[in-house]
Parts: sequence; structure tokens; C-alpha cells
Amino acid sequence: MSPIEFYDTRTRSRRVFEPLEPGRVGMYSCGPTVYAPPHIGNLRSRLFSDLLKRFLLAEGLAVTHVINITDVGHLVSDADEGEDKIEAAARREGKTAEEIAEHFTQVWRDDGAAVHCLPPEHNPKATEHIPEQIELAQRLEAGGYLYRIADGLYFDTSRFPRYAELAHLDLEGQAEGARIGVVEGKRNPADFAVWKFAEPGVRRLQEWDSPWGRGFPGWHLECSAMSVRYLGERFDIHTGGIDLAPVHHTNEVAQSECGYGVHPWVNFWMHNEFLDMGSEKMSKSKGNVKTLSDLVARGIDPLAFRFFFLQAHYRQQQSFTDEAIQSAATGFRRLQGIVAELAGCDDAGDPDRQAPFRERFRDALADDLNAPRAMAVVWDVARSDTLPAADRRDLLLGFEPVLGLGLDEAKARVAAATARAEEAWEQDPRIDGLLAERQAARAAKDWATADRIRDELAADGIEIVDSPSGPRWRRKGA
RNA sequence: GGCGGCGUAGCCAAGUGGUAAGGCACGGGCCUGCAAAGCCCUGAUCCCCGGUUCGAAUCCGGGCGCCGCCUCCA
Repeated sequence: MSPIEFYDTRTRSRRVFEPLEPGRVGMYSCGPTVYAPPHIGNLRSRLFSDLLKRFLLAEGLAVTHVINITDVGHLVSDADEGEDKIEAAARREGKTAEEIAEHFTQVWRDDGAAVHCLPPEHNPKATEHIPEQIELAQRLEAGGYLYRIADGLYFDTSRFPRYAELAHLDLEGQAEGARIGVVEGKRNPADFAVWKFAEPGVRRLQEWDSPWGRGFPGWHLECSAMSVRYLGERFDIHTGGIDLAPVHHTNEVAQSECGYGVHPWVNFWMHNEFLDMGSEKMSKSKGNVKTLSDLVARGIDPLAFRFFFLQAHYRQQQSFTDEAIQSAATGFRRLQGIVAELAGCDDAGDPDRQAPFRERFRDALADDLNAPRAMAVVWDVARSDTLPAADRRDLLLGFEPVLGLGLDEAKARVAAATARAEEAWEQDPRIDGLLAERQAARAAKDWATADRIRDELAADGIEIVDSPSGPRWRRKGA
């Protein structure tokens, strides 16, 4: 058993993971801003934190996982100006901000459930923790970290020497060519809003009273305030997409370390890389696949996306192409078939014989969550011609709590898929007539006629599949 | 301008000093009248150049190419 090692963004190194409190792990993952459905890139981040959690649970640790729901405070344009995205969506849909947030929060939960992400222990909403956020802002104000300008209360990053630490920022060089929107009165380019004042004459759907006047919290504030409430002033792991490190997480660190006087606030910062969409940039207008529903509409099982995710390491950009997701779907289907077959075995396995495989699987994940290597073990077991079926069954089902691929229900899932395929067979007088003709030819062993009919139908894009209960047909690509 | 990542078989993707995991596709085989499904078998010396080393995909230097972030984008 090798020790658990994770890569930590702050120290830019792989370190042995030890919970701050033996046996217990506190995890915080940056969640969705609920103004639109999550896309598959968001889903990768979610799957990453879920895999991490499942692995820690399998290690016997008690995990408290917090994922926030950002239902206020995101602005449409750059800098700290522009319209709130949720408010914009609400206006567009003719609904309230709460309705928009509620709807997309549900979509986020449904999508997560569809890919078997375990529900977090806490799923706090920013709007339900305004007092906590104000309390933190007051601490920061008391510490002299904030200053007030026309549109809000800002954090003075020059008061926090470690500001650039997490993302290893070069603030000098960065300011030179960055497209940083200029906010009148900011002391440093990196300074950010902790509390924004409601604009005079503009009535927002979401605003609250505060010691500094009516307004709303800055985006970064919620994560600092809610994590301390549910995980304490220091905790073990904070996850998120790699893009969050330079701004969002950097600002969270500034607020939390200055507000609570702790360091390091978070023991391990773990960031997942992006999905590489290649030339087909994700965009609704181009009609490119980007949400889980889009995949489902194309006949991709949500869990095939989870299988796809497990095939690449979380810190590598993963190329998402049509061919890649299709091949994942095929691989997943076959793996399910193998497990479904093994489920019928009633023999007892031999734990000693299984041990080496369990260890390889576990050690791959202990090695900075190397899922691809763990999957290689899965296939070694699935297709082993030396391991008895009982051991293969025990091993694969033993991996399931970490994989989350639904292998424990493989038999039922395969049966359901078969039933769905049955329903997909179509009927049509003309084609069914030709099929009957072909059957007659087959019965007479007139293969030439039989094949001619099939070829003719194939030319029309119709595929015939023979089965014990007779021939069926469907349109290709359906 | 700054920060970061990548370039391994047709595609996806592990592998950070000792003679290249795994998945998908292709090809071959079994099965099937044929086909589909399923099962089995089969493939690479690691972008280029130079260096370090007994030995490098793995370390160093220099190229070329690609991607992300620096905008409240995961």
C-alpha cells in the first residue's frame, strides 16, 4: 500500500495526503452559477471532485463535501460592471431570479445524478448565506483590508503579501498586457469587489441591506464565508477548474486568510484541466454538443460520459471529439456486458487471488488519482482468461463504489437497453412485406434473392438485423 | 506582455532513467447461409535537432506546432 499522494497547486508539488483531523476529510468544490444548464466541461469538474470523494470514502475516510450554488452576483461583462447573468436570464425569460436559479439548480442536480455523482453533504446557496458573507466582510474591514469607492467595497490586494502565491502570479508582468477592465478608484489592478452597491436608479431583483448600504456580495465572498461555516476555518481539499486558480481561488485565499488569520487556509488545492473541444468550440449557435442532454439526445448514455472521463487523468486536457465519446460508449457497453454476464456466477471468490488486483487498482488512484491506470486494471480483470469468474465478479463489483459506473446494476441495465432496442424496431407495410419476401427466400435457401433484398433496403438506409424471433429493421444512424 | 499545459500507434490515452498500460477503430479468426451482436488475435521506439548517461518517451538546451488562463469561462 503506497501512501496517498495528490498534486497541490499552491506548492506546485505532489505531496502525501494526510487529513488535518485523522479519519475525516473536509472538501469544498466550486459549484455552478445557475443561470444556464451545465455543459460537459462543468461536468468534468464535477466528476473529478466526485471521483476524489469516492476514492477517499473507499479509503475509509469520512468525507464532508460542500458544493456551493452561486445564485447571485455574476456579471455579464468584464471588470465589475454590467448586468448580473442571473438577472439577465430572468429578464429574458420573464421570470424571477429565484425561478431561474431554482430551475438550473435542478438541472445541475439531475445531470449530476445521471452521471452518478454522489450528492454533497452540503449544497449551500449564496443567497441563503448573506449574513455570513457580511460578517466576513466586516472582519476584513476591521482588519483594514477594505476600502470604499463609488461602486463598492474593495479588497486591497497590496495588504496581503501572499496574494500571488496560489497561482504563482506575476502581477507586474500581468498588468502590462492584460485586458483588465478599469474600475475608477481601484488601488491595484487585482483588487476585487467584496460588496457591490446597488446602482442608483437601477432596481435589481436581488439585493440586500448591509452596513455599507443596499447591494449584493462579490462573487468570491460566498465561497470563503460558506466554507468556514460548513468546514471550519481550515480544511483539507478545495477543488475547481484550473481557470479558477488565478482569480477566484486567489481571491478566496486573500479573504479567508486575512479574515480568519489562518495559513495555509486550504491544505490541498486540486484543479482539473479543461476538456479540449478542438476546432469545434462549444457554442450553441454552431449546434455543437455541449450539455449532457445533447449527448443523451444523440443516444449516448450519461454514464458513458463518466466512462469517458475516467479514461484520462484529471490534470490533463482531455480531447472531446465525436469519435472519442463514441468509442467510450462502445467500451462502456462492452464492460457492462461482461459484468452482466459475471453477475450470473454463484461461486465464491478467493480474496487472496484478488488481492494483487485490488492493490493495483487502489494504488493507481492513490497516485494522484490516476484513473486511466485504474481503468487498465479494470480491463485486465474484465478480460482475464486466468482469473475465475467469481474473482472477476468480486473484483469488478469491488471497484464499483469508486468507479460509479453502475456496474452493480449491469444486468438490469443491459436488459433495459435490450428492451429499448426492441422498441426501436420499426414497422412499415412496404418494408415488412419485403422482409417477409426475404424470409421466404431464406427458407428456400435462395441466398441470392435474400441478399439482394437486404442490399436494396440498405441502399435506402435501412438496416436489417436477423434475430431468433425474426428479422427486424431500423433506419441507420437511428 | 505574463502564467500554465500539451505534442506517445488511425482516434482517445497511461507511462518522469532500464528495453512503450488500457480503450476504440482497422485487419485476421471463431460464431452466423451471409450480415449484425459477441468472443479471440494483431499494431507504435514516443514532433524535430543537439546534449547528459552504461542506458531517455522520460533529464538538460534549442527549435517547430497546438491548447488554456490572465474577462464573475470548469
